Amino acid sequence: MNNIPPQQQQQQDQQPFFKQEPQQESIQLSAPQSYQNFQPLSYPSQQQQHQQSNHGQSYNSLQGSSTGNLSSFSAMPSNPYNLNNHLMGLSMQNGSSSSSGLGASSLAPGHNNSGLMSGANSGSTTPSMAYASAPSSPILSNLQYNPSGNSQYAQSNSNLYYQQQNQQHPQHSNQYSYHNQQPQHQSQSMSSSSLTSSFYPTSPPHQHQQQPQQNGSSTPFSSMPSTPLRQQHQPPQQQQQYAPLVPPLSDAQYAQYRQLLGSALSSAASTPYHSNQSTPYSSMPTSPTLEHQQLSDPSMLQKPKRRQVKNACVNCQKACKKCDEGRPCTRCIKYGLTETCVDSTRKVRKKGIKRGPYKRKIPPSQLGSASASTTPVLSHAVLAGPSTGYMSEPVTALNSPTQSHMLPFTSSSMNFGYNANSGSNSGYSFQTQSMDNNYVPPPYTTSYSGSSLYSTPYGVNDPANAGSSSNHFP
DNA sequence: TACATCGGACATTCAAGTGC
DNA sequence: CACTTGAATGTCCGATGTAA
Repeated sequence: MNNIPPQQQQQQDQQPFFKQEPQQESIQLSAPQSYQNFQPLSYPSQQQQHQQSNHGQSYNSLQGSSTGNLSSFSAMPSNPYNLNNHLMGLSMQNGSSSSSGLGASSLAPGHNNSGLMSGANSGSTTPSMAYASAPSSPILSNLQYNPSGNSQYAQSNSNLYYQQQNQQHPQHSNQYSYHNQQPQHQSQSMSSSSLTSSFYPTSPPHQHQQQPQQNGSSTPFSSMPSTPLRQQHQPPQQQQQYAPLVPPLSDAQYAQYRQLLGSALSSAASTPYHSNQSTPYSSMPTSPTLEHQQLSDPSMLQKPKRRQVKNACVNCQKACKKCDEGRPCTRCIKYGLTETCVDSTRKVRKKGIKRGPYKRKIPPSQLGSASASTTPVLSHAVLAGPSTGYMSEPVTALNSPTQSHMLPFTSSSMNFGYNANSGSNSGYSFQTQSMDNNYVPPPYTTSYSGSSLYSTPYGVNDPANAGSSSNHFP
């Protein structure tokens, strides 16, 4: 995955993601020659300005690393001139915009592996992978953290191209900072809610300090970078401080960009995520020939996965607020509930519940013969159409006017890409069988409950009555 | 503006089911 | 018996309401 020595890797895994590296640790990236030749105007001064701010957040110096888990950064296209790169300007924010969004637990002391690879995914074989890949592209050095808290994950298009820099949310600072307990890091408290990164194709990589041990712990996806695409959209200050590495788009180019962007957005809304892309945040095609594929790849627009503690304290549980693994947790400390901050008790799962037959994947060895339709199952898959992957119903059901295969997605879920291993029933779980057709479903009944569609395996209670969120669509 | 409340989206767990 | 599946269960986002 990366080239760091194991010891160094371990160290970085134990470091908080937002650690600010001492400046002497900065190293030069091996940037493309075109970058190396580039001379910035006055980037360092801006960087210094941020480092001196009261709220810290000097993440403008936080660079994409060749070592860390900044998978969202690793997704950066390597070609800054590629128009598609600007899609990364789709500003994605951490799923939590609240003050707890950063996940205090990820910054809490004593939590090794805090953040991405820690905690709840420990028993899983794959989910964390999506966030664990190590970026290697020199272009990553273009990455900067922007402390602006303005961006929302689902920004309107009008906000995609320009994100005002250097804005901060003063009221949220410090509340979840653990920097006091981590003196080895330069103390730059941060507001979790106001943390946003930006991707500046206009800033020269070699002028930025690199984070040699970037720990992708808490929220590398909390912020998909936003891109000041057009020069006229940038604040004057920034125009002075950054020389354009990427030439301003012409009107025609901009129009094309908007068109392509619209295509990407609509694709994201309607296209199931490609199941084979197990690391949606880590692998971004860089070839120009893949431009359209990039644009239509919803993975680039994905909302970051929410992480949660294994066991919230009773106070946070009651308040339905984010907890951390510290006891007392950060929230209880904040509200003076330290004495009552104890782990909540969990129910013991009921046993002996009969479950219906499961959908099974077709082994890869049998995929080759799938087109031959040698089995009824496979021919059903063909009949049901390539978009489902799952066989919707028995053949006898295909003629039914109420069949789910009349709908774009007939089966229980479509996974947007993460959690590829779990068969998760999470809300994003639009599964990806439509791309690999690996699943062979059992016979299904299809029913509607209200506005939701349920595809229920025989022998399984109707999920509409089960109180479960699985197997239904919004 | 801060905080409380809470519906429901999202994440995780783990027993049942499956197949070698 | 390892692996998969998916319902049960838990977490907590974010909208809304209320009080100061």
